[in-house]
Amino acid sequence: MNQTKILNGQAGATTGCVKVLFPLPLFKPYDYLAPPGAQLRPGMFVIAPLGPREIPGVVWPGTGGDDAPAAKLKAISDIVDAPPLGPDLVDFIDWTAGYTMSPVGSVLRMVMRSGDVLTRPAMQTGYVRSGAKPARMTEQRQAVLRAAGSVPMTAAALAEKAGVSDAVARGLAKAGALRAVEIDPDPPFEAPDLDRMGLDLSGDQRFAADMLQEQIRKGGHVTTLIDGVTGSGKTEVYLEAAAEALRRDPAAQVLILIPEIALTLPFLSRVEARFGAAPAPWHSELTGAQRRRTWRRVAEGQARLVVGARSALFLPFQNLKLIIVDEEHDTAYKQEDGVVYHARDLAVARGARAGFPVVLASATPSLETVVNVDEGRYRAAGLPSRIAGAALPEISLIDMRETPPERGAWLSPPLVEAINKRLSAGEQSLLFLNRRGYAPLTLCRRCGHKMTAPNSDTMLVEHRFENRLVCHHTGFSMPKPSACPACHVVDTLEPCGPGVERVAEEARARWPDAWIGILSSDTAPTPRAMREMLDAMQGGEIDILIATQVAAKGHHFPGLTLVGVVDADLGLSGGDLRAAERTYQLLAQVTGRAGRAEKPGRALLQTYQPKAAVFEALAAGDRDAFLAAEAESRFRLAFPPYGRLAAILLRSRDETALDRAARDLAAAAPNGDGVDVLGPARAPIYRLRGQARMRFLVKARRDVNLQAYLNDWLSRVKTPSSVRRTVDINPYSFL
DNA sequence: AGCACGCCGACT
DNA sequence: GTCGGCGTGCTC
Repeated sequence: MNQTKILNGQAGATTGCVKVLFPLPLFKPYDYLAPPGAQLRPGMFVIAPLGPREIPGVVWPGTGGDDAPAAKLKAISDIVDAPPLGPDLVDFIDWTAGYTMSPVGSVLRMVMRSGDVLTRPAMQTGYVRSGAKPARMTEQRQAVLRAAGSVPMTAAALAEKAGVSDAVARGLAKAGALRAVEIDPDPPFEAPDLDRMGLDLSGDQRFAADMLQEQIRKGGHVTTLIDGVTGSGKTEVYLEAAAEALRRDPAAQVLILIPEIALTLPFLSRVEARFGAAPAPWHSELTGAQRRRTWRRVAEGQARLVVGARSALFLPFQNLKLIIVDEEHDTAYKQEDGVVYHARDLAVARGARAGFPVVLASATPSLETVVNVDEGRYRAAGLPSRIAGAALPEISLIDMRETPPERGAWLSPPLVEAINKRLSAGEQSLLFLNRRGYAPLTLCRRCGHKMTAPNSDTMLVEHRFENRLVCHHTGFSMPKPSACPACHVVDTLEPCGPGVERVAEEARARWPDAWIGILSSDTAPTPRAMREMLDAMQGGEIDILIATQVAAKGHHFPGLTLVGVVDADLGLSGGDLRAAERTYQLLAQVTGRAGRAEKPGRALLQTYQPKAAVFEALAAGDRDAFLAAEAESRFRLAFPPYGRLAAILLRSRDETALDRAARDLAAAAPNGDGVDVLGPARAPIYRLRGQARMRFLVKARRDVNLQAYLNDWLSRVKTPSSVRRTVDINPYSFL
């Protein structure tokens, strides 16, 4: 696989021919002539002419020259001096392209995305103490000399540390007291201290950690689920696994995937506490320089421990030996545009192909993973008890048909009563509603007009803070108009239904003396704003926090003893096969915020369908019963994980062309054994950003090669380029 | 992804 | 009569 044909000096051949893959939406690499004498091996970065341009690409495995006319071959222009991609990454890129049915060049683009990473950045000037004393000494100069040491620092860094201007440092350099040295603008990451003692592990934790470490010592691939309730200390367990992998092989690299950025900052500190060194971070909020640093240092093998969001899976690791997927059930792992993939599934595939272990961690594992454990493909390590003996909260249901809220209100009498009790006891409450803004729907009470985003079938959500109507799907927003745009009558637009802002309005009216906070991605758009609100909650300054799912994860609120779920039914509507599962996971997570240490917690779920299996299971605290019921219903419908599923989405501004393309595609669907093609049907959001959308769902038995079927089918029809086509293997979104 | 080629509206 | 809109197609 990683052999390149170099035909130096052989009869008839001037030089060898190699394949080069470009980070462009191309389905295959192109053939090029290798420069004479060059030892090109797969994975090496090169510059090659493509049409009128010179483009960086990667030498790809395979013998060249078989499918391009020899006369067209151009020569590679340059070899880039950068660490080549490892063979397991090259293999993973090829595999991912095939699995997701994306152009292999698009997958490479995810690896190379950090733009300028291939050009070494210019060196910076750093300063160290020379030992000499300046002729004249001032207070400022003394401060800078105190700040300087043997580790080179830039003038700006010295100035900041010493609290003076950077001119002082330059002056000292001129005077000979500081020596200028070149420093790399991408400082290396500190090596993790593996022997630094972690926290004392409980018996269960020790058992799980031993099991993982044993697997790592044995080598080879196995996927293990760490299945532990909230607060059971999963993180400490898998950090021990990471330590073992790093210890075994001094060049090993470990990747920890986490679902969202909001979580990263406190998480990075936890990792730092264990290893005495901050891990290399990777997420969308990094600046260009931070991004380049992590990418380069990972490529060099210098960054040994990486914590990142899903795209970190495509960093150019040299020697990846373990992947940990925290909160493996989290749907943030699903990438929805460009190359559509699920980072957890790809992590497992990568470990399986490269022969290293993968660890999945969750308090509410996905049904996919649980079935993989049950059927013996994954191993499991359970952590049944919460650390320090805190009990999980008692969950009860409020039947909204029996005790409805007053007109125009959203909180039912039993929930109001429960909050009253917490307020008088000086304890905190969390009201959870997974809906941003003030009201999810605005309609004209005179003509019935619904406010939607332009050229889209999506509702505009009122955000009263900004007095705007916002579309959560397209990003469109407008000031709230005073008159209905359809009938032009003034003051007829009425907000319908509650969002967190509206529940907060009700709470403020009901408890004018209480401290009430709102937390959603709108009220806390930056990680820092989020931190401030969470700190206020943790510090007990807030009596009632009204929050969306951003408050559901990983935070410890010691004074919180009541969680009220305003609309437990919210996630259950709509034709999503994972609706019940997601509802269970989200509500288990958010109710798990209540009750720590010595204070028992309580959770109340407002629902109109208290007999639904999800809610009965939540109330009974019986996760296994829920999973069994869910598994049974998925099995009956042959849905994942008991069958394969793919979605094909067609989009176009031209509805006639779209309809024709959908019909043509439907007509060309081959009869496959064990394959069912459903559709075409209008997508639930039919118009989005001016494009009409039609969808097929393809259901197949588990033993069917779904990608092969789809490739065969799609290659039979020519879809006009005015109609865009995307394939989503194992879709999570059905909009 | 770029960039060129190609076929229909408003201008020096 | 051209300049130029961006739809369509190609890049070894």
